[in-house]
Amino acid sequence: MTDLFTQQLEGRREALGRHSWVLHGFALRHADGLLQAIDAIVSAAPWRHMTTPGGYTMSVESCNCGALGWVTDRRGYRYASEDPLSGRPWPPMPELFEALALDAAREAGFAAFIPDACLLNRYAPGARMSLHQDKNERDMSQPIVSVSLGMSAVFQFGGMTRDAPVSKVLLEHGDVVVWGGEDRLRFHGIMPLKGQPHERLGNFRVNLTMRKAG
DNA sequence: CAGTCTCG
DNA sequence: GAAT
Repeated sequence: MTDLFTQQLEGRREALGRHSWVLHGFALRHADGLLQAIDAIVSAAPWRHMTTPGGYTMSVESCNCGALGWVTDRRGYRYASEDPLSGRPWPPMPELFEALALDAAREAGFAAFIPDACLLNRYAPGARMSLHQDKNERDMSQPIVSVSLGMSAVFQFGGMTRDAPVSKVLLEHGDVVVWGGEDRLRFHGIMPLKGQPHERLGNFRVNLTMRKAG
């Protein structure tokens, strides 16, 4: 179950940095399969708003699949093997997710990426993700693979400090972003969601972020 | 801590 | 740049 995506790359690749790429349309051919898998995940681990250590409620709704899931509450950020809502393990990582992560990572120059965590974030209009770094993972040599589905959103990709200049790129249904290496800890975020509903997902954008966390 | 907020 |  490999090369499912690579062989069907139709879009264009756009460099965000030396080790960061936007693979436009990379997941488009399998978007319906991804959405079906998401429905199954959410039926077991429903969308929920998480809370930051500062006490704020995040505007996105989140859940996880895979051996580990990223969670936040008053105590801080961490990876957990069980869903705090149910006490049960997160739903397993669908094979389609793994195949996509592996193919996209390879396409971006990262061989043998096997994610053990996938954070799902759902954005309604107005929802956003402030500039942040992904730094709760053990092994920073492993890349991040981020998949966009549904409504378009403006992705911000900055530098190693919060005040570094930020480039913006429109992410559309089926786009995949991969970053790692010297770009692994770059600040990034999503501007408040706006625009037209998506024909398949309506007034939502869903993002999959696949990582090697453990 | 800080994946948020708000002010200038 | 403060905040919890």
